[in-house]
Amino acid sequence: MTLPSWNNEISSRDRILDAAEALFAKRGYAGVGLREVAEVVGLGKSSLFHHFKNKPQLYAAVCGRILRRIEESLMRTLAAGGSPVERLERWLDDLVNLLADNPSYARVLLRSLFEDDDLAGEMPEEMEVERAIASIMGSAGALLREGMGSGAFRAANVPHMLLSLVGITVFPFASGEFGQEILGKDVFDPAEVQRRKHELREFIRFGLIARSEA
Amino acid sequence: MTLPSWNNEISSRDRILDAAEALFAKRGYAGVGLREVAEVVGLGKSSLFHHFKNKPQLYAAVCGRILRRIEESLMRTLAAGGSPVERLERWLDDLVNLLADNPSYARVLLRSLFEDDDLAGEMPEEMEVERAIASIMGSAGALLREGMGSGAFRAANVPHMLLSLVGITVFPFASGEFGQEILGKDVFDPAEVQRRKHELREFIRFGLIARSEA
DNA sequence: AGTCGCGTCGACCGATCGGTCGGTCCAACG
DNA sequence: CGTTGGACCGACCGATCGGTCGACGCGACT
Repeated sequence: MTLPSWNNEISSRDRILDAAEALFAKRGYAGVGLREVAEVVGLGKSSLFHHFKNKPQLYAAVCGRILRRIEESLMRTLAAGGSPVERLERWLDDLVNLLADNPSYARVLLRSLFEDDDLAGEMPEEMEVERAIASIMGSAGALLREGMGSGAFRAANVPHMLLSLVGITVFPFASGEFGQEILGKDVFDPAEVQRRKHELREFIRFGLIARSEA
Repeated sequence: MTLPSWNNEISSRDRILDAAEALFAKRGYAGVGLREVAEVVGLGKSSLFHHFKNKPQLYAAVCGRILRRIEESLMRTLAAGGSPVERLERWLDDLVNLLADNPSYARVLLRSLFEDDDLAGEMPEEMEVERAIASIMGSAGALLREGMGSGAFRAANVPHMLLSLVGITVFPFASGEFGQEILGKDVFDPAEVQRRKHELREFIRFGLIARSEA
C-alpha cells in the first residue's frame, strides 16, 4: 500500500477537499467549476476524477468531512458531563469555536441545507452526510428534552428550539459582508467571536425582554 | 404609452420576476439558467433581455422587489406605534407572516447574503438592494436602542442582537427539507407557522434557561 | 530486468452557459 | 395610409461546463 505514516505531505485528496471547501463556501455548488478547483490545488482537472468519481460526490465529501468534525467535537464535548445547562452552553461554545476557526464551515453548512433536490443517488458519501446530521440534531434534541424534564430549561417546543439554535449560532458566521457591515468589524475577528459567545449565552439565559421584578 | 390600468394581465416583466424568484430560491444564482427561466415564463430566452439587460440585473431586480416589500411592510407595521416591546413583537410577527406567505423569500434573502463578491458594477438596481437592507436594519437597530434606553429591553450588544434576530427568524423558513425533517411537518404549514410565531416570542421574552426564583 | 498500479496529464466530447443579432408582428399615432 | 416603437422570436456566437480517454512517469514488488 505504501502509506508510510511518517509522511509529512498532505495528500492530494485532502488538498482537493480544502480547495473545494473554500470555493463552495464562496460561490456555492453550481458556481464552482472543477477547473477552478484543480487550478487552486495545482493539479490537472482530470486528476480530480481520480480521487472523486464526480462533482456531486466531491461536494458530498466536503460536506461529510465538515459534519464529521462537528459531530466528533460535539460528542467529545457532551461526554464531559455536567448539568444540562452546562452541557448546552459548552455545546454552543464549542460550535462557535469550530465555526470561527473554520470560516468556510457555516456557509457550506447552510448552503448545503438549501440544496434540497439535487445530489441524487444513494451514494455512501451521501448517506454519511444524513447520518451525521441526524446524529448531531438527535443529541441536541435529547439534551433539550433532558433539561426540560429536569426543569433546568423552560418548557418549549423542542423542534422549533432546535431550529432557533441553529439559526442563532450558524447564521452569523455565514453572513459574510452583511455581518461585517452590521458589526463594523469582521465576524471572525477574535474579539468579535468572544463577544458573540457572550451575547449568545446571555440571549439563551435571559432572552431580550427585560425582567420585570414581579 | 398604452398602459391601461384596467388591464388584468400580469406584465411579462412581473411574470419573469416571479419565475426567476422561485428558481433562484431553489437552485441559487449560478444554478439557474436563463433558458429555464424563459421556459417557465413561456417566452423565448431572447425576450428576457428585452426586460432586463443581463443576468446580474435580473437577480438584483428579484432581490430588490423582495426587500422593498419587506421594507414597506415593516415601515407600515412600525408606524402603528406602541411600546418598544409591542413594536418589536409586531415587527417579528409581520416578518414571519411575510416569509411564511412567500416561501421563496427566506431562501433568496439568505442566498443573496452569501454572494459577497459577485454582482459587480454600481447599477441602480444594485444600489436599491443595499439601500433597502440598510433601511430595514437601521430601523430595527433604532428600535432596539430605544427599547434598551427605556429599560424595556435587556442591555445587550445591538449589532449582535440584530444578527441573532435575523438568524432566528429568517433561517427556519429557508431550511427546507432540513426544517421539515426536524419539525416532522412542512415549515410552511399554517399550524407550524403559528407555533413558530409563539415560540419565537417566548424565546425573546424568556430565553431558554428556566428562571430560578431568586 | 520486467511489470504492475497509482497518480497525473493533455486532448477531446457533447451540452449548456450568458449574450447578440436581425428580423417579425402588431397596436398606436400622424 | 405609412411609420414608429415595444414585445417577441430563432439562429447563432464564443466560452465554459462536467466528464471520458489513452498515455506517461515512476516507485514498489518479484
